[in-house]
Amino acid sequence: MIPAVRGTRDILPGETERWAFVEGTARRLFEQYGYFEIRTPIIEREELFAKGTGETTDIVQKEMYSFIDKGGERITLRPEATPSLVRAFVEHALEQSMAVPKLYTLGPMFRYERPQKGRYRQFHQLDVEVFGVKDPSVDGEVIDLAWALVRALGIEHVELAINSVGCPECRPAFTRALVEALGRDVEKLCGDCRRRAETNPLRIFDCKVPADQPIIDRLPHTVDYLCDACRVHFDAVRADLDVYGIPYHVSHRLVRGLDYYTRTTFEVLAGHLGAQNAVLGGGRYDGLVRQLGGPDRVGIGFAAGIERLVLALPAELPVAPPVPDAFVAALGDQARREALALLRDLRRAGLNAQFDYEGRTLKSQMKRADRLGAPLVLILGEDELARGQVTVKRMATSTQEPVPRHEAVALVARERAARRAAATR
RNA sequence: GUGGAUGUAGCUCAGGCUGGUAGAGCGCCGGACUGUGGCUCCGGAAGUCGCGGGUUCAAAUCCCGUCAUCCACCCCA
Repeated sequence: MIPAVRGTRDILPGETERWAFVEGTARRLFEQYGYFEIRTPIIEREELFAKGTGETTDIVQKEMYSFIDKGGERITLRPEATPSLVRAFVEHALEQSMAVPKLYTLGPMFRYERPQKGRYRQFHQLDVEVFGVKDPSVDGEVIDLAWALVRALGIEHVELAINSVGCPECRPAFTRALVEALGRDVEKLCGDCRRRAETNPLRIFDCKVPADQPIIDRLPHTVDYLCDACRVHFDAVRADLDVYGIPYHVSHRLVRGLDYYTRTTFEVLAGHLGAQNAVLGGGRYDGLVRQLGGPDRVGIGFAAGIERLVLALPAELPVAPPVPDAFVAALGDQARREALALLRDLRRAGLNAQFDYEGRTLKSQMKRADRLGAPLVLILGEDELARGQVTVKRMATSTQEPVPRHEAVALVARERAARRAAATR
């Protein structure tokens, strides 16, 4: 046997129904909020992520699946969607053709990490981005959409954390204050933090090493160093969240691991997911479009992990595998031919009809019908054939009756309509 | 990349310490019911004991290596 590649997995029947529920719910919601679907390639030029996601991030430094193709091009399997959408936005001048460039996409992402529950090397994200809107009300809408998604999926025990990481105007002053406040304590921090103090001091807040915590707790907060514009923006976002009635808390340690974020950042965390408890995260990236060679346009968005959303789904969520409207059972070669014709007629009429290919005993055909959950079994044997009838057995009540062959399809259709009506009541 | 736990039938797991060549439940197939499911009873098929090497007369069991999964770190969705 040749097993699946480490960190990848098959999503099997029984699970795919939950995936379809998550994806379907998300699509409906995104479109309700005015987003349009876009699909971008899974492979991109390596430099898109080096410049976009950021050279100092762990993603770029050690987690990318990169290779050189036969033409000598440096190619990367996308580790996240945002840079690709920014590229597409710029490449196709989407701001010209769309009233408001509000885009969503979904699909596989790739990161070379040590696999764990809720963390795979090929994983899947739902992703939403809005371009060109500076007004803080779009931040509120995007966060509302994120929250609405989690709510629509019925996921419990979630919390929303938000923060503002400032902009190029106020970031330098904050970074200076941070390094100053750190002072000689830098020496006492873990290796990662000492490195971060040099490359990206903001990310020290991500540290979870217990010994570092007392020092980090004493550090200044981004929100206390925002410039006037960022301050006003953040206050407006918070006011909007109050209007929407979305509960949240400000986490001054929410700085996120991607370099491009400015101003608003947010995350949705779910309990009972173990260590990989971030189901959704995002924020504003006002310099990214320009950074990637586009016009000076702002942006904001979020990504949600489909695996994690599926994991966080309520256990009792009803999943409905496709159920046949009828099962056709045949006895003998003559009847078998007529059974195929009946199967054809049922299917031409748009009904879900199943059959036992191997022509086994009636008993085993009944058993199969039962396993498939068919409410009706249409039995065709020599007797029925001679009389131009089929025997219709209702599985739920174990009752059966002869029906003229030419009325069988209409009967199955009527029964299905009645079941549907009962189900929606 | 670091630390720990675990890999035995399709699934969930026993056996492993105290080596003697593999078991249960569920599922699957068949029979009791010569043309009728779900319950019951009876029978059957199915396993390179993750993989490779070593020790031994003999290894699922002991030793080494390796791969995978899970948990935590890390990172993030």
